[in-house]
Amino acid sequence: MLRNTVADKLRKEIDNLTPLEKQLSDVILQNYPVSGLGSITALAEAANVSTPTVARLVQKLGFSGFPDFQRTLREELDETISSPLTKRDKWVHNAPDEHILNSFTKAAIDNIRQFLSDVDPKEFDRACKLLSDENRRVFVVGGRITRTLADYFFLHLQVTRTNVTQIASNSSAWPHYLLEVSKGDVIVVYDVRRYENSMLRLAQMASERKAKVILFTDQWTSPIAKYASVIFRNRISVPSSWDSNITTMLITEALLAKLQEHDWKNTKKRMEDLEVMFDRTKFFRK
Amino acid sequence: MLRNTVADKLRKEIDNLTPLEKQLSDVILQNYPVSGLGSITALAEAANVSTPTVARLVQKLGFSGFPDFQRTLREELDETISSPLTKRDKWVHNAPDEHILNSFTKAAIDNIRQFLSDVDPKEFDRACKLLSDENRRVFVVGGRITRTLADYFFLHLQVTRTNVTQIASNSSAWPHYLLEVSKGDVIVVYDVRRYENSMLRLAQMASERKAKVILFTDQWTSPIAKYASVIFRNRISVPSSWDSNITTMLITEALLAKLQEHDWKNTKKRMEDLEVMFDRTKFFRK
DNA sequence: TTGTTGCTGTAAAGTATTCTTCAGAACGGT
DNA sequence: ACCGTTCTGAAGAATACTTTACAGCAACAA
Repeated sequence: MLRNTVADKLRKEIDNLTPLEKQLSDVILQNYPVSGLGSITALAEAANVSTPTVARLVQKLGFSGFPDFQRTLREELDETISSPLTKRDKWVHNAPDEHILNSFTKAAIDNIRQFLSDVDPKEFDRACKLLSDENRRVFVVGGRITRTLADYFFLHLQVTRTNVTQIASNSSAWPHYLLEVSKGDVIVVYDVRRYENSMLRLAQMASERKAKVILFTDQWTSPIAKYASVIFRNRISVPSSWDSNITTMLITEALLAKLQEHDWKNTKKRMEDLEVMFDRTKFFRK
Repeated sequence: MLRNTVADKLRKEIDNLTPLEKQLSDVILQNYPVSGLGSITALAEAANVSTPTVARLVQKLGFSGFPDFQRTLREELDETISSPLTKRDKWVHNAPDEHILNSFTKAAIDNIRQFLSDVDPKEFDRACKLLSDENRRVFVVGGRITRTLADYFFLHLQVTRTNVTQIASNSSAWPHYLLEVSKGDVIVVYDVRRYENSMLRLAQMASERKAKVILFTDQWTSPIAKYASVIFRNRISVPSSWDSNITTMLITEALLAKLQEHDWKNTKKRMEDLEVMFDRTKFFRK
C-alpha cells in the first residue's frame, strides 16, 4: 500500500506546524479530500485563515504550490475511486502484466462496467416488452461485422418466439423484407462504426412504415439513433485496431435471458419441440 | 433518492449533444468525477477538444459556467464520500440488485475472471504462432450457434492475412473443403455444448490429413479435444437456460488483437487497401 | 453546384486564482 | 520594558483559468 498520501504527510508534519497551520490541517483532514479540491481562498475561509497561510502549509509539505497539492489530491482520489476489479494485480498466471490477454481483458471489463453504468434499465425493459409481444413481427439485421451478432441474436430469439425474421445481409434484397414490415413491428438493428449508409436508409424506411427500431450501436452513436425507440450504446474500445463487441454481446445475451424467462412456459415448450426434432435428425451427440 | 447527479444529466442530455461533446462526455464519465475536477484546459486536452467545447457542454447541462459545474461535482463527491455506505458498487442506476442486467453481468465477469485464471498463455501464444504463419492455410468452422463466432473470427482474420477459408455451415459441403486441407494447415473449430457429431468427424478427418486443430470449447470440453493442438476451454454458465459466449468472444478478440499486431505492417497495408475499396464502393458513411 | 445551418477551434478579452512582499502583531526571553 | 524571533494577513503583482466573439469548415438540402 502506498503510505504516502497527503493525509499521511499532514499527520507526519503536524509537529512542525504553526498554530494556524494546525487549525488548517484539521479542516483539511475533516472532510478529506474534498475540502482541498476547491480554491485556495475557499479553503482559507473554511479554516478561518488567510490564503498565504494555506500557501505556506502546502509548501511546507513539499508541494511546489497549491495547484501541485491539488493535483496530488485528485490523483489519490482517482486511485481510491477506481474499481477494485480493474485493479486486480494479475489475472493470468505466469504471464507478464503486459501480455495481451491481461491488457485486453482489463479493457473489456472496463468497457462492461462503464457500459453498465450508462445503460438505462428502463430502456432495457422497454426493449424486452417490445420483443416479447408476439403481435409484433421482429426483424433482425446487422452490418458487415455486426451481422454475426445479429445472427446470434436471431438464432436464440427464434427459439423463444414466433414471427422472427432474419434480414439477409445482402442489402439489395432489403426492399422485399420491408414490404413485410407493418405498423408496430420491431426491427432490431446492429450498427457500430463504421456506420453503413444502406443500414441508415433501411432504418429510415422501416421507421416510416411505423415500425419500432431497437438499435445496438457504440458510444459514438449511429445516425440511426434518430429513428430508434430503444438505443443501446456499447463501449467498444480495446487495445487493438479493431473494436470489441463484447459489451454488445453481453447486452444481447442479457436481453435473451430476460426474454426466455418472460414467457417461460412457452419457451420451454418450444425448446422441447426443438430437442425432439434435433433427436430425430440425429444431428447432435450426447 | 435524488438521482440528479451531473452524470445523470449527462446521460439524459446525450441525444442533444454534438459529436465532440459526446466524446467529451465520455471522458468525463470514464473516470467520473475526478476528470472534471481539474482545470477546464486539462479536461479539454484529455478529451481532445477545445476549451470552448467544454464550456459549451457545461452550459448546455444548465450550469452557469465551468466553476459552477465543478462546484457541483465537488458537492456530489462530498455526499458520496461522507455517506457511510457507498453505493458505488451498484452498477446499474435505478435498478434493483436482482435486475437481470446486474445478475447477468456479475456472472459474465465471474466467467471472464475464472476463464482467465484457467487459460495458459503459452497455449495462447501457440495459437498465435500457428495462425500467423502464412504458409499454413486456415479454415474456420463453427456449430449451429457458434457459427456466428466463427464468422466473426473469419471476418477479422481475413483482414490480417491471406489464405483464410470459411467452411460453410452446411455439413454436406464439408468434404469439398477437406479436399483442400493438407499437412500443416490449421483448422479452427468452435464447438460448445451441444457438441455436434458432424463437427467431430470433420475434426477427425482434418487431423488425419495432418492439419493442426485449434479448438474453442466450453469447460466440459468437446470430444474434439483429442484431435486438437490448442484448446481453449471457456466458461459459459450464466443465469439463463442458454450458455454465454462472452468468454469465447473475449479470447477470439484477444487472439485477433495479437495477430493484427504480429505483422502490423502487413495488416496495415491490407486494412488500407480495404479502406480504399470501401471508399470506392461508397459503402460506408463517415 | 450553391446557400444554409450547425459544429468547432483560434485568439483575445475578461475574470479568478495563486503567489510574493512586506508590515504589523504576538510571544518569549532578558 | 525592551528586543528578537516567529507568525500572520493585506495588498498587489503575476499567473492561470474561463469565457466570448468570430471565422473556418463540413455536412446537408435545394
